[in-house]
Amino acid sequence: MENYQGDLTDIIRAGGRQIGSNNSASVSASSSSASVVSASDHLNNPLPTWQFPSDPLSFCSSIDDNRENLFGDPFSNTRDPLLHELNIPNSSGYYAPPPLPPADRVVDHEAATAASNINIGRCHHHQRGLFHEDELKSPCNIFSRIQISPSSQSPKQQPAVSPCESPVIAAAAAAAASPRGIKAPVVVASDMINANSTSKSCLVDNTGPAQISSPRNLGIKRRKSQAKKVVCIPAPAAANSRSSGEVVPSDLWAWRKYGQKPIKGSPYPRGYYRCSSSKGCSARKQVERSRTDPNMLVITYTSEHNHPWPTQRNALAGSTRSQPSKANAAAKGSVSPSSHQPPQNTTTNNSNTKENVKDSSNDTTTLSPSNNNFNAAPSSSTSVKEEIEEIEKPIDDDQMEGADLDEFSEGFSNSNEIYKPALPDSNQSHEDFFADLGEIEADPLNLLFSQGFSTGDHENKGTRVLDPFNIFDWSGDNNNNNSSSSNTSFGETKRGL
DNA sequence: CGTTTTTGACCAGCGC
DNA sequence: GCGCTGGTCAAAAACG
Repeated sequence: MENYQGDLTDIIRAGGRQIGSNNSASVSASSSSASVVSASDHLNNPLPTWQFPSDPLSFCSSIDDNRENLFGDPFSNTRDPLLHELNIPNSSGYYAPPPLPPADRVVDHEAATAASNINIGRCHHHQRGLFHEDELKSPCNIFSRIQISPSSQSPKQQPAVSPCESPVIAAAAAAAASPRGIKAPVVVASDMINANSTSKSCLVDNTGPAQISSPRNLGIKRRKSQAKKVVCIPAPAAANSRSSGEVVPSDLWAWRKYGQKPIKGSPYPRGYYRCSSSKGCSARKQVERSRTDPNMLVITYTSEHNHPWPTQRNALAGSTRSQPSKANAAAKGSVSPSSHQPPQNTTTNNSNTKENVKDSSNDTTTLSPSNNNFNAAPSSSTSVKEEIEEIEKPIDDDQMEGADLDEFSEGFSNSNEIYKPALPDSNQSHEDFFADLGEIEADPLNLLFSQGFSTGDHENKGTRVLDPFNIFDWSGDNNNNNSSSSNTSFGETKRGL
């Protein structure tokens, strides 16, 4: 059991590590190169920065406007942060148009793919953050891809297990998911997903009726109507993160683990999380490691959040546990995952860290507002699939692509900027990195907004704060930045809500 | 004190 | 109808 569990943080880290270190095969490879990208490069990045709406809510709303709430919840519109980042449609399956499409965004499929490919991170290869498929192929791209698989695809074809076949994807997902803020530009157009899904993309099967149907499904069935979103993120080796070892990607949302069960097909247990940001929130997510690729985490989101993004995270208290192992290592030292997130706001507390860590892992998918930040984690590529069981595909491919692309492109651009040159210090402990993330995560929103993503600013380079990626602090420097800000915000408040 | 994690048990759906 | 599997609940423990 222990092994199985991974901490979200781990995931995040994993992203980082993988990238940097080599953890997952796919990821790892890239990792070596990770350092390649220099911060300057990012800065240089021509890509326009994508900006987030001042209000997350509004942001969401805008998105939602187009679509109805399946759930009827006012907030249902609210996407998961991860999803936002990923550009993935709401769990409901509604696709929200990208908030701001910069002119630069890539609209074309290619672009989309590219976007999908985008690595937020760390692919060092890609100085700019945008990656091409080719790149994707390269291990580096882990973060780059997020795939969304519409339920449309035959789930059967893809075994649930495999959700993430390619670590790369997972990574991407992770990236997206992870650090809240970190946006993984990864979103991939459904098309792309489909195409790729087979091979590399994470296959998330969750769509498989079985899962949904399960247990007490009262809840579940209820959920069925809702859509499930599956995200593959590169899981860190887990190892370490928690005592249990699971890693959960953090996202803006605060998640509370309410259960864990071994899954028969897989050696890895599945963790059940529910949104703790608000009591009434029915949002849940399941985190498990891909059977095929232990390195990959498969996060399944069900239900949507009834509430706006948590301005603050809850979490203070209990969260720690999970961290201990990690926490110690990473968290305290650097602060946890927050670092990934936007440095500015980052005020996340250490406590946040915990959550962040976890969340990040879980959320992987969920990246929320922070996502916007593009903090996306470094994680390489994320693959997200949405499965909408009952709901028919809400999203138009076109929209998806466009939106996704937009975000991606933008995101990437941002991401690029954000990213500092990659974990420059691959050496540095990923832990630190994560720790930082933790802080950042805490305030993903703040960071996002506050930062303002001035991607373009080269100057910013110098100032990591500015860089969304700073959040991640690949280098670890971020911590400082974050730390400053970090304290401020969310950390304290457990729940904003 | 508040929150989370962990763990065991219960319940429900599905397949045989 | 039985067994298996999966999801959720609840109690205890731990952490900040």
